[in-house]
Amino acid sequence: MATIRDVAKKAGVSVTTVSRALNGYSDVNEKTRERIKQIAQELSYSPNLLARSLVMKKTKTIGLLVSGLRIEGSKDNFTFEVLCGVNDCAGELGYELVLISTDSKKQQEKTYKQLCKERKVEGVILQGIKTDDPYLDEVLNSEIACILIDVPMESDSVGYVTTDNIAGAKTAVEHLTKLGHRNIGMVNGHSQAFVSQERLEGYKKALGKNGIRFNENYVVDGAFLEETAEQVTTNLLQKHPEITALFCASDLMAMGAIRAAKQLGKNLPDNLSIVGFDNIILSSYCTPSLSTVAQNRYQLGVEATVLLTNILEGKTAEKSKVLPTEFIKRESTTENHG
Amino acid sequence: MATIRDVAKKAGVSVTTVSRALNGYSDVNEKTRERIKQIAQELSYSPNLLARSLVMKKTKTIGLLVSGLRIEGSKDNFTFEVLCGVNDCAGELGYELVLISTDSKKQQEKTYKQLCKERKVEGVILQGIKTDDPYLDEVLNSEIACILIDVPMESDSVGYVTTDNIAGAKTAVEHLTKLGHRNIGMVNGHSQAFVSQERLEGYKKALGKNGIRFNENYVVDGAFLEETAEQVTTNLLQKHPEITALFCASDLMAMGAIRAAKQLGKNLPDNLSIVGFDNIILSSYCTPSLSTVAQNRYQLGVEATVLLTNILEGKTAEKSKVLPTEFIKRESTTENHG
DNA sequence: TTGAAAGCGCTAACAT
DNA sequence: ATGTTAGCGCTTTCAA
Repeated sequence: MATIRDVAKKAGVSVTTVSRALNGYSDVNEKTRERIKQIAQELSYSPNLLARSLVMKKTKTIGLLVSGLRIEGSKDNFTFEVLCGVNDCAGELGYELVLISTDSKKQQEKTYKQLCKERKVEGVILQGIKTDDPYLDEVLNSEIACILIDVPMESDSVGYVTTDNIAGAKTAVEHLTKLGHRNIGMVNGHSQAFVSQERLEGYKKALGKNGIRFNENYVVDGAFLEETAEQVTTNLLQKHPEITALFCASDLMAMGAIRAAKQLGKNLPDNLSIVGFDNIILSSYCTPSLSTVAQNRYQLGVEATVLLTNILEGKTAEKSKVLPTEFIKRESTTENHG
Repeated sequence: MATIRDVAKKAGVSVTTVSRALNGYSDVNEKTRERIKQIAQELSYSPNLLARSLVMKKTKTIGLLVSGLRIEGSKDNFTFEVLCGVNDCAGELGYELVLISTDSKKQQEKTYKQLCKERKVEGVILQGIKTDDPYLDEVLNSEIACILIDVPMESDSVGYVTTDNIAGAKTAVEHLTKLGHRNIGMVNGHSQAFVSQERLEGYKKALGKNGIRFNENYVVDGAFLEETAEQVTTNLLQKHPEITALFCASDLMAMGAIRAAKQLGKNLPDNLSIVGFDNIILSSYCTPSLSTVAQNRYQLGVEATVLLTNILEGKTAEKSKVLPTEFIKRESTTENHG
């Protein structure tokens, strides 16, 4: 591989001049620049980014730190779609992307700082972290630029992007109240997830606004897992046969709820209306297809990248962004037939 | 950030000694080593991998080069699951992973070599490349270590992993013949894809083995797209109403085929049996659920990483691997009721 | 407009 | 067992 010295030698100039010529500095003769460019091309020279980064102390690299990158993520594609957004946007803004994945095991060995410093990322986008994760404190107390996905916390160097979960949940539940449902259960994720807290709040708000008393027995946690959701839904529906509609905090859990309801001999949607959250691909293919609250995961990745690079480049801009949701009506909801 | 010099100074030794101590060389006093380790910890020193790589000319980094990383990939999750496999395996083997994505636009600007050299990856796993992609020649003629996914080509520095598409397709079609089907159509991908060529071969073999003449009019290309598959399937079934079963080269296309058949008023699976390929998540959720040939995409990523690191570490091992498939019977296939 | 020299943080001969 | 020195490929003062 040709180095800057090879180019310099062949061009009969110093490496300094080559560096300046190739990096577009103005204080270099245009003729020299052209000659150098020509020669660089001939030698198919491309700069060693390692060396450059070492001296400039800039890597133009951001990390996508995923806590729990697992194949199970295929089902909702959250990580993948965020990744696509980050990747596209980073590429456009001239940043490299490195993927850093951790799990609780790895976290024992390496601190958040180490993970980031070692790989020389200038900033990091953090996905999949829970509110009780020890990393979270580290993140907030570190000077490393970071954008959190779905964890609304800020500091000097930390911002976040998330979806308007409260409004989304509220819309979903109000869709059900408009259909005449009064006994509306909720299958939530888990209390360590901010999105769960927010979706619960939206649920409560919608009830309140429609004069329905909140009944804590109507809310169960499905751990964001299909199987768990199936079990807890079965229990919920058995204990409370008066429930005519269900709001699930994720589509995947809604799949579990659908199975549970079918298993109990319920006719969907006539005996039970179900609304999900996410608009994952499955939701339009399952039977009945799922009414849901769509969130734009790709855009989440894009916005995270924009916010992060803003911080990195010292732009004084908002450090957080909340994306809107869109309600999508499909077959799984219908009027309350009592 | 503390450097090796800070540690050396505080420990009252030379940087060389620190380097040796921390990298586990034997020619260093155990007491000194312990003291240095202690101090490194105190200063929360972690080595600058950039500097190390620069001098060692080793980055311990592999690239996953994805041609066409797009959100549409969510539907089959191929890329994501391969990524998970690569990521897990690379982590285990002590390699960093950088994601490199290209598209035809980008390929105009940068050659394959440039892309790899610039990012200083030691080797690369290439996913999503077509047989008519100009990169392919570059790859084969370059000295960069590379594992191709689903493109069976080898050279000194190039190997591949793929699934046994021929056997998989053969099994799928024989499943249909066993059910009494004789007029079996095929919805293939496109001729630039190796997997398509192989799945077609498997289809032909199964027919031949069962004494069924190959009819080229029974084979159409659906471009691996759901919509295209729907269109071509509609045409195929209209022109050849005698067809009682369909083998689709991907589950996604099978989804399109299912829609086409339903649209034509066919009762599934009684009027038409459909087999897919891939075992994507959707295939177990759609109606009717899809009989299909499962391929292990995660394992594809794992094996690719193993093969690549073998090459990088100079191990003399096989440079290719073909993974088996598994046939999965679901609701979309049944006996030929003629 | 150009070049010489220093140095980014690290490893690796080659001493000692 | 430890230190000295050189150098990886690049950018950036400072001088000319």
